Parts: sequence; structure tokens; C-alpha cells
Amino acid sequence: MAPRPASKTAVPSDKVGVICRALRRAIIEQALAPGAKLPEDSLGERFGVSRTIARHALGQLAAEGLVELRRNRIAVVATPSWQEARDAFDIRIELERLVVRQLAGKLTKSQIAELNTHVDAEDRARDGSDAVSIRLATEFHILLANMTNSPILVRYVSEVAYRCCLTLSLYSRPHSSECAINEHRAIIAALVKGDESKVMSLMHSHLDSVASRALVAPAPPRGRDLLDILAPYAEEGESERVVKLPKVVRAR
Amino acid sequence: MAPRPASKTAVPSDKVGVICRALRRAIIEQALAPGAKLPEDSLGERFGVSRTIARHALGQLAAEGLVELRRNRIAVVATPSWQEARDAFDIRIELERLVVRQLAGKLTKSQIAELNTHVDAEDRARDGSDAVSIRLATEFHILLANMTNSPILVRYVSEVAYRCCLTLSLYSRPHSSECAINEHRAIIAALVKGDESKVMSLMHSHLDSVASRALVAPAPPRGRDLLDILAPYAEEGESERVVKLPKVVRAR
DNA sequence: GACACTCAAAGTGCATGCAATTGAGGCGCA
DNA sequence: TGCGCCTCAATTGCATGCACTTTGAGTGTC
Repeated sequence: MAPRPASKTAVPSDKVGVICRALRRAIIEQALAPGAKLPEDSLGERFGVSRTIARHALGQLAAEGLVELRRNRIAVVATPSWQEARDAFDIRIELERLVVRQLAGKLTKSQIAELNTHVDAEDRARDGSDAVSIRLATEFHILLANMTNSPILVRYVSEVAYRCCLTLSLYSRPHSSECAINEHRAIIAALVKGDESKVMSLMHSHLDSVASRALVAPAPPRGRDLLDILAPYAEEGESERVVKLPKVVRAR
Repeated sequence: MAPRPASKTAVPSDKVGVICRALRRAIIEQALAPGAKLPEDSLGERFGVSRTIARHALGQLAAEGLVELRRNRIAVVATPSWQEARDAFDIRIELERLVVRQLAGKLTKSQIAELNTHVDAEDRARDGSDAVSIRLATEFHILLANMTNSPILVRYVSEVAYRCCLTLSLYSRPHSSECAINEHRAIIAALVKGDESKVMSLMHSHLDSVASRALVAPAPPRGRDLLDILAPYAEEGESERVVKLPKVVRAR
């Protein structure tokens, strides 16, 4: 009587899956900002399960890079460095070029309709919160990936898209999403037309522009704590040279 | 006093990490063939930990696609379909092109030496078991990925390379690795020379030839069981239509 | 001999309990 | 006030126990 068989990847039980999906969504909507604490018992209590399950879910999310786990420490929402964000976008560009290459000229009528419906929803959400816009924009890309029918590709694109989403909340200025929506429409058009190289370059420039709008400066603009800000000044990770800095550094 | 800080990705405790690494290696060396059963208690007993930990490790490996988990069933080593194998190689090609693009002309002397040392080892292992050759060949690619210093890229390349490895054991004829080794040498040379587009196309054709040598036919050649072989003939997954087939089908 | 049914053994799903670690506030001291 | 030490509540690490599900071997019937 399960509502959906939910061809989800590798989710052991489904309570774990439920928690993962909920947290994922909360994270990409920025309800949980990078650095937010995720204690096992609170999570368990909130979802009506034991710590064991909450812990398992955190493990999965950590594998996806959305959560950071350190031994004996409370799990936190991941805080990717600027460089990691850049890397994620580079990977994403390649993967999504592959997606549209496989899809060009191969969409069914109902798939095209589904994509258009989604972009319409993005349009309608323009006045709403940024968080929802960002989520919908991300989901557009995941929807595309889904249409390839390649579970592996879906997983990688989803993961890396979520990670990128996470970085937007760290490094981006308030989102201006209108152009992105037009770019989505252009991509659909090119996919329908079946112009493989056109749609690949469209996707490339789309993601590139999202990335460059988001990752404006290599400096960590906000949401970082003192230690992270100081980190680049440490260089030699060795030891005694930094002893003269404020004690927080030693506390590391 | 930990020997290495081990910048490994997202491994909660380290007992889990140990088990994951051991299983990963066993899988890619085909000590554990696709379909092999991995009961939690046996695993726990073997590694001297409780089922809880073994279970957690299986969860991680499932997230990487090396293990298949089904509710209330014993975990098994994944048995990718031919199509999934093809998809994995496609993704791998894109990711590794990215790797060598980033690396072209940027290798340090010691990195070049490390690569050469590795290929020498591959050479020496040519007479040994296929399993070891395959593992070394895979590790060459992971070594390259590591040199990009992009943890995300490393993770994805490793994962997808392991998956490809897994498919080799399913679909490939006995490995003939000599040409692969020469191709590795050619890639190193092009990387040193710094010819970006040359090295990208070398990597592309290298992986393409590995894939086409491995994935010779879309039919599932061996190691599959009756059910999987019959699967394509079922089409409508519904129900009663297959009732007339041998009873194993119903047993599903 | 083939099928259907039953039931115990094996295995997973999950909660709970106990030990170990952490870090934050409190206390003393200069 | 400012700094360091100490203690204890909060939290994780992990094993274990109990309930439920699956499996397959054995039994009986036709």
C-alpha cells in the first residue's frame, strides 16, 4: 500500500528516505542555512524515529555533500568553500551538457508539456520568496536529468545541483531569476528542435552565467565564522607558526 | 596521533570507513562478484563490529552504487544492467575529460614521477591476475583525479570508475590490458606537454575503447540469473500475463 | 511427481541503553 | 575585567535486544 514505489536510489528503509528528502528540501530552500546544527535526537524526535534512523539519514546526506560529519561533533549543514562551489559548477556543466545531448530531439509530447508546465510554475513563483524560485530552478534541471532514464546521471546531476544550490545561499546576492527562466525556455525550444550542439552551448552558457552571478568573489562574503575566514592566512597547516594568533585558532 | 588526517569524504566514524574500503576493494578485484550476498552479521563478525556499523557501511556503498539494498533482503553486490554500464562510461568520459583539462600543463615534477611509478607498477602486474591489472588501471584514473585537488571531482570519478570496474567483471572478456597501459603513458606525456585538447581527446578515446572492448553486446553474457535474463521479455511488468511462465517468475 | 501449505531458521528494521567525548558555563585567581 | 581551569549537561559512538519479514525445507494431498 505504499503510495509510490519511488524508484529512488539506494534508500535502505524508507523512513531514512523521508528524512533525507525533507532535509534536502529544507536545505535548498535555505530553511536550514549552511552551518546549521543537526543533532541526531532532535531530528529523530521531529520525525518520530530513533536516533539510529536519523543518524543513518545524516550519513546519506553527508555522502551527498550536503551535510558535514565530524567525529563526536554535531552534524551541520555543509559550508562549501568558494573553490568547492566553483568545482561543483564545473562538474555540473559537463554533466548537464551530457543530459541535453542525450535529450535533444528525443522528447515526447508529454515530456515537453511537463517541462513547460514546470517553467510556468517558475514564472508564477517569481514574486514569491527567492528560496522557492531557487528550488524550482534547480528542480527544472533535475526534471531534465530524469528524462534521460539514466539513474546514475539523475543521481549525479541531482547531487551536484543541490550542492550548487547550497552555495548560492552562501555566496550569491539576492537572486534575480527572470533571465534564468527565459534561458530555461530557450533550452526547451532547442531540445524540441533537436539541435544538439545548440542546446549544449545554451546549457553551458546558462549554467556559466548562473555560476558567475553567484560566485562573484573568491572571498567568503558571509555566513562564515572567524576560523574559516582566518583559514587562508594559515597556509602552512603545520603548527607553531600560528600560535601567536587569537586563541580561537589554537582551539582548532 | 592519527597516521593520516585522511581527507576522506564524509565517513562518519572510521570503522565504517574501514569496512567500506575493504569491501570496495574486494568488489573491484572481483573477490566479491556481482550478486554476492553481504549479510550484516557476517560482515560485522568479520570486521569485529556490530551489525549497526556493518549496516551503515552497506548504506554508504549503496549510495555509491556498488551494493544493492532491498527492504528486508540481504544486501548484494550490485549487478548493473548493460545500459547502466553504458551510462556510467558516458559520464566517466565527461568527468575525466574535465580532469585532464584541469591538469594539462600543471603537473609538478613529483606528480609526474608518481604517475610514471604507477604505470610501471601496472606494467609489472601484467602477468599477474586480471583482477589486479584492472584495479591498478582504475587506480591510475583515480590518482589523476586526486591531482586536481577537487574533492568533489575525486569523489565522482572514483565512484563512477568503481562502477565501471564492476561492469567489466560482468560483461568483459578476459582483459587484455597492454594497450591500456600504453594509452596511460600517452596521456601522461600529453599532460606534461600541456596540450589540453590533445589530452582530452586521448582520454576520450582511451575510455571509449575500454568501454567498447568491455561492453561488447547488449545481451547479458554471464553471471546473471534466470530472472534477469527473462526480464526483458516481460515488458508489461503488470502481473497475470506471466503466470504461464516457469514458477520462478512468480516467485519474484 | 507436482503443487500447496506450514513452520522454523535466518536475516533485517528499529529502538534503547551505556560508555566516551565535547564544549560551555561557572569558579577562582590575578 | 580578563584569563585559565574544571566540571557537568548535552551529544555522539556503538552494541544489543526484540519484533517482523523472508526463505526454503519438509509435509501432506492429489
